[in-house]
Amino acid sequence: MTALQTPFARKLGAFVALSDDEMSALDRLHDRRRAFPVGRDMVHQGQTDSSAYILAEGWVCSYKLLSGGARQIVDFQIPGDFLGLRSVLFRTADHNIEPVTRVEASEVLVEDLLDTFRKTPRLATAVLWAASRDEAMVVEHLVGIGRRDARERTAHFLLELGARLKLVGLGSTSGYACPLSQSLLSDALGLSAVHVNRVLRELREDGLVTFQYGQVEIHDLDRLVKLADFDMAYLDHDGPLLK
Amino acid sequence: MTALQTPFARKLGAFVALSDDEMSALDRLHDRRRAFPVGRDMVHQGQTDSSAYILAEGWVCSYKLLSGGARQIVDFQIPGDFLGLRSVLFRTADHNIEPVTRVEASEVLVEDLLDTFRKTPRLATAVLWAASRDEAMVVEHLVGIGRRDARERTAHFLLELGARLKLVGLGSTSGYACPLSQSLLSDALGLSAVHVNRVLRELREDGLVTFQYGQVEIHDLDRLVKLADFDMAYLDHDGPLLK
DNA sequence: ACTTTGAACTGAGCCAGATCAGTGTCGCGA
DNA sequence: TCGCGACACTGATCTGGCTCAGTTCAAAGT
Repeated sequence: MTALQTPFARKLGAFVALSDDEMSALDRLHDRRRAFPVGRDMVHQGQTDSSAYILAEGWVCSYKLLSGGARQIVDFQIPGDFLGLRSVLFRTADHNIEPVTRVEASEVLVEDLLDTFRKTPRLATAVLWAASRDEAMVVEHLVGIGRRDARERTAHFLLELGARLKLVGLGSTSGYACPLSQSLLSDALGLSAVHVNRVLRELREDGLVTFQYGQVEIHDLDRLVKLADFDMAYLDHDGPLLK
Repeated sequence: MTALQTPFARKLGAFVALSDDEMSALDRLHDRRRAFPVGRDMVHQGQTDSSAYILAEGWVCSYKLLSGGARQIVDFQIPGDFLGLRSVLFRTADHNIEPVTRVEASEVLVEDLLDTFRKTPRLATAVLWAASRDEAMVVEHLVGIGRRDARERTAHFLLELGARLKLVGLGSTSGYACPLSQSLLSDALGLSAVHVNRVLRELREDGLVTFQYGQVEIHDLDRLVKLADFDMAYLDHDGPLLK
């Protein structure tokens, strides 16, 4: 498979127009592909020798555990996303990464990554851009948890996920396949599983979205967008900034 | 002032050992210094021609506004921090930046920034690192809002701020000067101003911290760290990763 | 065919934190 | 010196979302 075809390369290409050299440097990062079963952490908090990964297949979540046992999912990653960048830049991981489904990912070693940055510096800028995009999502998530109520927050989450999946060709405006359980959802939204269940039922009864049987169906996009105060500007981009 | 002395250069130097060339490239970014009065936004949501800034003096906050009028402060920035990186990489700002005190900052134009990355690529990696550190803080903040109660969250916030200020020489283990009002605090913590006031009183009465008259005094660091479940690993680093 | 398991779902009661409606105090400009 | 706006602070009341204690349902195991 050439870099052009990987979702990761496509993503970076949206920011930096990639040369052949850069493409093949990206390709080389995909050398050591590995598979991970559901539930066993790929990276865990405090681990010092962790690698980064480029996600090819499946979903993972990054989360933090508090001493009291509560957990907060920070983000879900879908194919094309880069995982564990912070863990490698800091040498020690500050969060856990757990596969939500069976996962296929290319392992990227610190040295290889820094080496790639040295030889093809524009890729460093591109990765910086991708990291900023991830940060924008975390920020949006933060705002949601801080200031949106459970309905708005849930609606926003489902819309954001849909938009992201659509960008990598895994969903449409009317719905998408979603392997998340309600309790996973609750850990992401900062709610109890019980309350997530009620909110999902309300949204369904109001004819807005259905989240059932591993499938999300958006029935009334406009009202949902309005309810969630959703603005996908932070996911969008209009052509490479670096020619 | 040479790059060696700016807090920003010191911060980047902690990750990438900087050469003279890189130092002077950093220096050049400090050319256009500007001052900003309290309260008038330096950058606002949706703005398309915004610059980035390196903060030299004073405090700012980055926040988002929701349609309902609620606001969520995502982070405060202190001297040495880089502001508005996302706004320039995305061409359009997804958040507001407002001075909390009078501010002095160096304006960094997109072209100059990308140019600097091109000529001194290791600086791109260093900025990527700094951005990751900021993201780590946002993540910690997200976890706090999602899963910590008001007391823990407040305690954690005050400790994190203290640790950051200490790193740039503006505070000690026993306290620091803090120009934030309780209502600013409430917008950051996702609480009401009324409740922040009560929580601060409780923490004071329990002999943990005092937040009063623009001054934070830490009376019992150990108990505070325990209450907040605070682990400053995500702010720390032990020497340059890139020699 | 039966049990086990796990996720989805429900109702009742409770509490952390919001909202409302104030009072007190300082600093500042007219 | 008066008046006004910011900010800190308080008590009373309300409520969103949590916890507890279940039930239902479907899939997998024996």
